[in-house]
Amino acid sequence: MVTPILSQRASACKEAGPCKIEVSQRIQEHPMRTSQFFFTTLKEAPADAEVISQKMMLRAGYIKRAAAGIYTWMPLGLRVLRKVENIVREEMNNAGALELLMPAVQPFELWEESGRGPAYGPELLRFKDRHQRDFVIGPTHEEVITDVVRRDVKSYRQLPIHLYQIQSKFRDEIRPRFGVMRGREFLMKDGYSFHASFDDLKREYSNMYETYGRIFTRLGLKFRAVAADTGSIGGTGSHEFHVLADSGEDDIAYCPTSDYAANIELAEAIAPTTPRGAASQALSKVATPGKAACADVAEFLGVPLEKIVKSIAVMSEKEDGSKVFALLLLRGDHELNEIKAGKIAAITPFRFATEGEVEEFLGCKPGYIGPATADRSKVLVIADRSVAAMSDFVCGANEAGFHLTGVNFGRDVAEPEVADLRNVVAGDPSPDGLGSLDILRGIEVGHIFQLRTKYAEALNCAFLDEQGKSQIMEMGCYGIGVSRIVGAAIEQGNDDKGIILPPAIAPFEVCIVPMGYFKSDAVKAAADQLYADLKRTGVDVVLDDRNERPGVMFADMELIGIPHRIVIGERGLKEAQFEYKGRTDAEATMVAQSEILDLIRGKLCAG
RNA sequence: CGGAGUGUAGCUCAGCCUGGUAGAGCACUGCGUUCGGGACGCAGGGGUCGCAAGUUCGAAUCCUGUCACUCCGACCA
Repeated sequence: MVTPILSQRASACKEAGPCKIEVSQRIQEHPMRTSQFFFTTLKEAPADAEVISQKMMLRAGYIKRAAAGIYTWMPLGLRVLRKVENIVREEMNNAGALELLMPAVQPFELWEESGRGPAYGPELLRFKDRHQRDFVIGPTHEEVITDVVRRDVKSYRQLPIHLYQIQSKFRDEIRPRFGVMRGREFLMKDGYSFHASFDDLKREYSNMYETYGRIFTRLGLKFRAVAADTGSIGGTGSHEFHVLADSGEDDIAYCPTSDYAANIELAEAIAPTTPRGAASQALSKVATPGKAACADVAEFLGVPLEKIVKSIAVMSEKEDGSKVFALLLLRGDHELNEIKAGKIAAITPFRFATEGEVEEFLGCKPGYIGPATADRSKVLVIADRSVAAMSDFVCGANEAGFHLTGVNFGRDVAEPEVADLRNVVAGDPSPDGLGSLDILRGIEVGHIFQLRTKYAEALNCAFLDEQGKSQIMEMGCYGIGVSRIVGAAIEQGNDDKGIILPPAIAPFEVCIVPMGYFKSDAVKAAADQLYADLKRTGVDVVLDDRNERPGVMFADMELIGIPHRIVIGERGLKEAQFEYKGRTDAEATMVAQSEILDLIRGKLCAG
């Protein structure tokens, strides 16, 4: 049990007295000695492990793979998972949310009722029971919770209510990868709040925003809250919480000199402040044989990439059967943001045009297409804001092997529609006008949404207000990827020796490594005594009492990520000294035996 | 879904082309030496070579099928 140890921390630090919480000796004693604990470390990670956290977790014996994206949490890894879970639980409780546990298996009817069944697609794992009734393994629980609440909550007097659970979920990902960071089965904290008014939802949303900040701070992780796209789940306001790590899957645009932070999918690229320059070059057609890519053209012509306009051909097939062919214009060094493009009404929904369609509308194969000679009665031209401010630029001539130079809007090309089409890049001005943007990589570990009435309406989750009138409830939903946090923490903390975890979530806080436990009575006595003393004061300590060579013990304790190490050897004992080394310290330091408890307490209380 | 690749001991991999009694390192067991940075010696245990059918006197090896796993993948003009 990990809970008592964590909750003991405060009292243990204040009064170094005996532990006041009774715990089973067997549970407490046995697993805290490596000889009694079940853990297996590997020198080499399995070949199919891709990312560092996955390799480390497998090598350290935190997890074992059972199938693609499905893992067993071994005792050592489970300690970490439980510590994360308990911090999340404590902070949720402190914030006024109530824990419940919903079933992993859900009747499919609820998904039909919300209309999300078909939309969720093959990621939703379905099966039939023996009576041929349809069930799903829950990838999320909006339907179930809304069903629970609509049955029992009838009055505004019962609102607001915030219920959460920490439960295994299953999403049948097309390509599960990165170990527990993108598994199919994973542990998630999901909370749902119900309100009588939008204002009250906003209040709780803000409460959760603060709570999430406290959770990730307590976990000891570097993180950032960012404004997010609401995506398929729907709703209005939304923030993601990202653990910062170079290996993250998401790009976050943030402003170091202000509060601005947004997922790159959402971050606005504001229009250049400098107006378009006057045309100074004559339009001319130049041969660029074999130079289809922007970078090649720029190099071939000896012009900067920023003077090239690339044209991306897209096709939009409307529900009424009509088709729109469009060219999206971007500066050569910019990237299309498909989320932004997808929001432009004229081309919603869009897909990239096929080679055949490009030829049909432009009379030219891809590689040399451009807006200048396009028939604007058939081709919609939408320019990114940065392109709209360009003059004397280069673009494809709609003739294989040729580009145009000195192209100018107004003179050579009709003015285009203008939109924000691109991903922001480092150095772009921040949309709040308070500095310039930088890009960071992040791993999404939390997400909060204002769902509003989307599910409540579909499932008719209503209450009677003060006037006795029936109203649909306002909903918020708040998720934290508990198992993903373990992976993310290791992505953030590791070195060539292994895992480096913040003490709050490390499998053990302190390890005692005796030199010659079975050879020297003095060492054994000192190690046992220190172990008992630390244990008594509530420290989560493990004693490495395996009859292993020192190198093996050091390597293992470092690999599994224990933040503090105390080495006890005859050499030091003669001077009444132990050796202390923090996991990330360069050198060990000698500490008087009599001061070791205070030292450890100090380190742990400091975080 | 399309393309590519890989399945041999718990882990990393060799053997396959050129068919002939299944190998190495790590891990594991026993004994001995050693032991303050992943020790060494000796002796062991462990694999129906993913599965199925086929060719052959004989298949890990060749053929076919199948399953599993991994990687890549629209466009970026």
